[in-house]
Amino acid sequence: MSNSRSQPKRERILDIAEELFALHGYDGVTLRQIAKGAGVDVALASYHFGKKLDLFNAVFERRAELLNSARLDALRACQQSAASRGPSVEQIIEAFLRPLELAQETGDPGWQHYLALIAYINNSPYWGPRMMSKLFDELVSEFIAALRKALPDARDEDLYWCYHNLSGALTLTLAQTGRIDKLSGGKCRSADFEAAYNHMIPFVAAGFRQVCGKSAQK
Amino acid sequence: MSNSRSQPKRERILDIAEELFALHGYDGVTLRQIAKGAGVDVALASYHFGKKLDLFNAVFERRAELLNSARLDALRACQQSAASRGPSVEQIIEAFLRPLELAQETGDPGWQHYLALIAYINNSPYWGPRMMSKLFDELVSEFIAALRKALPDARDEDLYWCYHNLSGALTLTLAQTGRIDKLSGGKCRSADFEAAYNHMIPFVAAGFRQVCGKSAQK
DNA sequence: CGAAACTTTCAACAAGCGTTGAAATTTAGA
DNA sequence: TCTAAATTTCAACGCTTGTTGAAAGTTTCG
Repeated sequence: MSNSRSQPKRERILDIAEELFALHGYDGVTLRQIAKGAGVDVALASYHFGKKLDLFNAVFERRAELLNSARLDALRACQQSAASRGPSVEQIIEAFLRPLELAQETGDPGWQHYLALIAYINNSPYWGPRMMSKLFDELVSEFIAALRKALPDARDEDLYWCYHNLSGALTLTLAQTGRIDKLSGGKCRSADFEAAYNHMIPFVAAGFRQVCGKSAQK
Repeated sequence: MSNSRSQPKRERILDIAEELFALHGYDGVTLRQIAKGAGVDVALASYHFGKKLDLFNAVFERRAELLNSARLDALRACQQSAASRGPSVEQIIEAFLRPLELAQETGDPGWQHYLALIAYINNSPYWGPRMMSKLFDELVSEFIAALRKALPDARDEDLYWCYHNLSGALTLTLAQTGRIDKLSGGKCRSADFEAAYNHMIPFVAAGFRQVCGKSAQK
């Protein structure tokens, strides 16, 4: 039945699991660490979610729908405002990235952990193929379709490689490794998503135009 | 003492550890899996390398020096050929990426596993800060210095963010998740490093010029 | 209140973990 | 060939893992 004060513990398990999985990966976290972090008995995770893998999937799926619709809304919005000629490359990439920043602005630190988890999964040769497709392929295909319209001379192969570059840059940003902080001597901060996207959008847009622009030889 | 026929087993442990760590991460691999894969007793890994973490470090360090000098040689070579005006952005990025491809062409499949391991470590919020700096910071600083010379109007902050984008695109490529294969319906193949770099070089070079070119406002 | 449903804890399991000391085997050098 | 050193295996340890069945506690609702 719908329970009023029973949600917190279930939710706390998801929250702490999200944070630990993002930091240490699936195998680097034990159910006992999660239980201790949530202030809960070990068996409770099994009661709510089943096997460890089921908990992992539950964490992954919890915010996926909300994130997907936020990004899709952003795409629809910029398509609307651009009328029939369609949005520019910059506008499309903006719609692809900015919602990730809005998620951060809710003040819920869980979103940051969740995005780091996505980065972990997306970069993993084991988890990537198993988990990313089901929840994100449809969204990505829509964005690529929009980019194809904005770059009518592009070959499909070039378009996908360019998206791959975008996806990589984004993934490392979401991972929040702090590496850029150290390298730059503090001039750049991994946690500053806004600065990251402010640089990523013109960077990636220029790349798309260079590779997929009006110069289709061969 | 220098042993002729004792190296194989020690080396086989490193080889299989490299492959498994790259696929499943540090915590996703047990010493018993490694031993079984190498056809060797569990205790032998401890004898040669000490703790599990020491083995992980040994795998990480084995090819680092060779890789670093190959990339540094490539940078020196393009600096030489470009005389006093210095190499172009494209030439520098080419020197940064192509040696990774040469490593693949040796025919040793271990190199591919090694590069996937680098991708795992670089993208990990836990391992990245602990392991990447020591072996790769010096190399990266040299490349950024070369880029700074090729882009004299660039602000340092912009330069580092651009490098971050390059590093991300490269990392996802090295991770070999096969995601681009599926998305593109087979038009792109993760294993085709040459194609990946052929697209990444002009893409990234255009991004650098867009963000770090002659338009430094505020 | 009282019973049913849901939540949480307790206690324990079999299996697998990294690590180690000692024995067995192989190799190297006089 | 004989001996000492290096390599490899054997056997076991103490501990932690994911999972589970039953008990205890809490909430819901007639």
